[in-house]
Amino acid sequence: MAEPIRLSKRDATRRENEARILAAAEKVFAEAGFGGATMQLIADMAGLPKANLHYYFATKEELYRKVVQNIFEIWLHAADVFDNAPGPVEGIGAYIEAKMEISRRHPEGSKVWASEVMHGAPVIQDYLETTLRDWTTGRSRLIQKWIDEGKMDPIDPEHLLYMLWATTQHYADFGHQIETLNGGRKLSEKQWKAAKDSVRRIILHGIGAL
Amino acid sequence: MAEPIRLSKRDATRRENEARILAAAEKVFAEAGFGGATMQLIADMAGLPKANLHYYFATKEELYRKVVQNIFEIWLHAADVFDNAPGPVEGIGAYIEAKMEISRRHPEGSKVWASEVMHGAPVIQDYLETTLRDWTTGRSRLIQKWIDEGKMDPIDPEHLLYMLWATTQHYADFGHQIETLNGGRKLSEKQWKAAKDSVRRIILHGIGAL
DNA sequence: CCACAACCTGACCAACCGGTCAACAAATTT
DNA sequence: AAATTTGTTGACCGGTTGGTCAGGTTGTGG
Repeated sequence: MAEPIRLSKRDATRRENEARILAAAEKVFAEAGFGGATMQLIADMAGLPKANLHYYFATKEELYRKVVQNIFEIWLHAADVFDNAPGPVEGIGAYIEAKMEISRRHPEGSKVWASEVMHGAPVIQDYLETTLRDWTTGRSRLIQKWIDEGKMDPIDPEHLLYMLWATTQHYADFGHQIETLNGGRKLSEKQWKAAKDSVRRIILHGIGAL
Repeated sequence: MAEPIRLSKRDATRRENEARILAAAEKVFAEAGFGGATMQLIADMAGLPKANLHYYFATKEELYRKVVQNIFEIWLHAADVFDNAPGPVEGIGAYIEAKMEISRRHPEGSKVWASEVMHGAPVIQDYLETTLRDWTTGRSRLIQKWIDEGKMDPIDPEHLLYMLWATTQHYADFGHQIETLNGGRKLSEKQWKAAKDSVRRIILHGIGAL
């Protein structure tokens, strides 16, 4: 118990404050969009005076950019399960599972990302053109390999990826609509399982991998 | 050529101005979100002084509400092809075709709708609870009928509907991301056809209807 | 314990926003 | 063609926003 972590009091509070601000910002940006969000509201939700926000993040854009970057990191990590899979059933199946879980656990982040892209990706255009493009071509090649090996039907890999993104993110981005159609109640554990199974089954069956 | 339409000059300009304002508003709301949109920008894009906007639409909310309602109408009409179909291949196939075409022709409207729902549907919550809920339960029953008749596999109808919405709308809402991954170019005629075919094939095959 | 750096914050400001209004122009009715 | 309704607009306003800053507090290294 002597040295749990080597952190001065300064570094500790700095980390905690930054984390609180980022968490509050993610929620506010998700609920109101970039234009509708206010630094004051983020400050209140983080329990800090507004001026303190500007000490850690100079501008609203800088704070927003950090939020979007954090989300992008999470998404990229979700793709780890894709690689090293022997075939589409394992790879795509695990990817669906991972992304559905993200939609469930981080719906705010997903909404911020969706909002950013929908508005023309004003702050993360470079990420789309570099990291995301590389990621996409890499997975496309992997899918094409599975096709060549006869493990699934010949499907356009890019459109398949779009379909994976669309279906999984839908449960976060349109969660409110789904809840409303569900009688105003959040999806239960059983319903989430049914959602995952439906998506998994239709897609894997749809590409001839089952 | 005597009496093409019975419209006084007043009614004519009124219609044209309202149409121009609504078109400009749809574009601005789609690009900036409700909070980020400004009446001044909408006015400039419509080629009218800002005060004139407030003559036709008292408040920003009222204008926004009209835009969202217009989109909702278009979407409901797209469902006409769903009914009176003998089976899922025709019904769902035609619905995918119709919704993909909407994503292509009215991407701004789709984005406004997505943004509205993502932010908790503050102005069209009642539509979700009435019209959309009725629509959904009706189509769910139709799908269930097809299942009972052995025309497709036993899939949860609601999750299938979510999948249809997600995949088709994705091409509008995330059009910018798709374009970026496409080398910054809009999807060509051929690529749109490939997109439609991919979605149609995977889903219809995925539910055991092909 | 001291000097310096990092951190905190109430008060403030210029810019911008949605919305108003009075004065005016144009169409329609009588 | 006068009277009336409908449409048009520049100028304006209170309120809010992102951002600043001076002055104070707290932690840290020597």
